Amino acid sequence: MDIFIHRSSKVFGGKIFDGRLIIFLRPFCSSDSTASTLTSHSLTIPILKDLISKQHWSEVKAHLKETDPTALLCHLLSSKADPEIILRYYNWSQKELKISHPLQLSFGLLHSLATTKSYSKIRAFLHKFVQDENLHSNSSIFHALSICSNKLCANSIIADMLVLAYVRNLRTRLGFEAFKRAGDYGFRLSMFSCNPLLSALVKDNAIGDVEYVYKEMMRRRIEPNVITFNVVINGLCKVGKLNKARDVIEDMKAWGIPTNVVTYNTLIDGYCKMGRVGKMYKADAILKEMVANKVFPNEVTYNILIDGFCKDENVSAAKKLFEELQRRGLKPNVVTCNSLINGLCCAGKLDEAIEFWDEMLGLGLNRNVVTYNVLMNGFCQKKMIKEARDLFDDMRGHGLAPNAITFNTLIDAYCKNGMMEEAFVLQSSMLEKGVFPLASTYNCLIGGLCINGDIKAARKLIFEMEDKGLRADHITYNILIGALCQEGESRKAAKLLNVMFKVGLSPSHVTYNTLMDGFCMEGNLKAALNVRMQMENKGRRANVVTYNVLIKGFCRKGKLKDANGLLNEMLERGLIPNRTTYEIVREEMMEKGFIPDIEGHLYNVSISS
DNA sequence: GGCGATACCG
Repeated sequence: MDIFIHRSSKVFGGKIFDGRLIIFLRPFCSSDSTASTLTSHSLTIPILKDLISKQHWSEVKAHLKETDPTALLCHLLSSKADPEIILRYYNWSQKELKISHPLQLSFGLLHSLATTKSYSKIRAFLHKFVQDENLHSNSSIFHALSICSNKLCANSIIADMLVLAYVRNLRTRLGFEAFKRAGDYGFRLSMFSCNPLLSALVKDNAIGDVEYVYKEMMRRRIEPNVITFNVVINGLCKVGKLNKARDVIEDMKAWGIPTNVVTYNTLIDGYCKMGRVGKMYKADAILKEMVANKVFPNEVTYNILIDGFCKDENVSAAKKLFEELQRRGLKPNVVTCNSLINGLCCAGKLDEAIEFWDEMLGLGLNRNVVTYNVLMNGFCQKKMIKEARDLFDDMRGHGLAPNAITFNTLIDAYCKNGMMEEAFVLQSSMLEKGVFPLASTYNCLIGGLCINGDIKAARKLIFEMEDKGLRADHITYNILIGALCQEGESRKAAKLLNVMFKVGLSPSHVTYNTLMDGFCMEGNLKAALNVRMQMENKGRRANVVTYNVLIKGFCRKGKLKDANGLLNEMLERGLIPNRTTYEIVREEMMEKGFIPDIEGHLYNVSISS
């Protein structure tokens, strides 16, 4: 890189001319001193380089009495000094002289480091650079980068490292913005920045941006690898776009990149977590597909399926898989056991859960915090608070520290069993145990107060949590909305929905369903249907609970034909009626002599559960 | 740089 310094001025800009960067300098205070400074510079530059390389900073400082530190940086850059020496000077002058050099020079330095392939130095530089509170905008950064050099290759490498630095420092939005700018400038990024960017966007649930980056990568011919595709598939699965996820697998084939076990595991998990008809059947189909493609299931595959069957209230299928896993020479791990113990607890089979808890050690597996949490929760579900507390007290002796979820589990149990005092005592003991209470911790307490009908105290607790810097979340609102509905104050509850929008919270299915239930209980079907419309306008499709709530509401009003229509509609939409649906139909329709069209289907539901 | 388990709301 060639840098021309316009004589007798301080830096205020730069320009590429004839492939060389010209830095314009602002005039010094007096033109006389300027002339002498520059003369002395040309004489002292070699001396200064030497002083810098030896880190004789006090002598460097003495020289800088007559010279502007930024002008010296310019000279070092234009004299093609060793990039290491320039970097050393740059860092020292920023730290000791509190100088903030112009962006162009910072990127000039990076370009000079690029010429010697000192990439780790560039990475480290950018890592610190993006942590700056007064970070420059991406628009000025890219402008500076582009005017420093027209070497596309070096610019691309620096831009790539910049994106990565943003992502590593959790500044995902800026990383995404830089990704877009890099495209505008024609800089070619690589999977080394794009994969972490995609991964961070998935974690932020910004799936629209994930799809954008993915499409752009294809358009810009940024070479992807199997991880690129796996991350995108995971993002799409998280928001239920399973068909799109399958399309990505087709893209992989087009790129000639083979799928691997993670690809299939991700997709299987996507199906397991999606509540549609025959989801486990579909998950199983993918398992067969992967084997047909010579990709063999590993422990994680089994863990995903075991958890899926447990959540599908089919623990016996989960247990069979547990046996199969071992038959295939694979070893269950702590996650496998945690899923099974949790599944057994949820199915009310506490005895079997405890049996399994004992067997774990025989398998050579150590329990972790989650193991404790799930069994504690199992005890709590059976109102065995004492046993849950014993487990809690037992943890430390086994070298395990309770986490926020451990506390939440026990606090919630206290709240639900009329032991508010114990709940508050436990909550206030959290900090001294080094665990920060979360919004969810307060949610447990708020729920407890609401059960006692003390909505006033609940609202007061919200102020307390916000004082501690914890924001009420959508669950907090769900609890309050539910409590108001219970008291026959659905109108007031509906107002909270608007409050949620105002504070930037997005109501969930539970929020809408709770409110609909409130209106249904008051016999206000019109208001309930209105809530459903609001919900679907927000892009949330009715789920099984929505239908259950509405069907029950219509039945109670004697509108059995309308209820029957809703039953048909839910099936058409691919939703699985559950045990609650069956109970509603039996109690509210069949006992009154009305046989719904989907009776046979419901019969299957009733015998399987 | 990618996949799996737990609590608070219907």
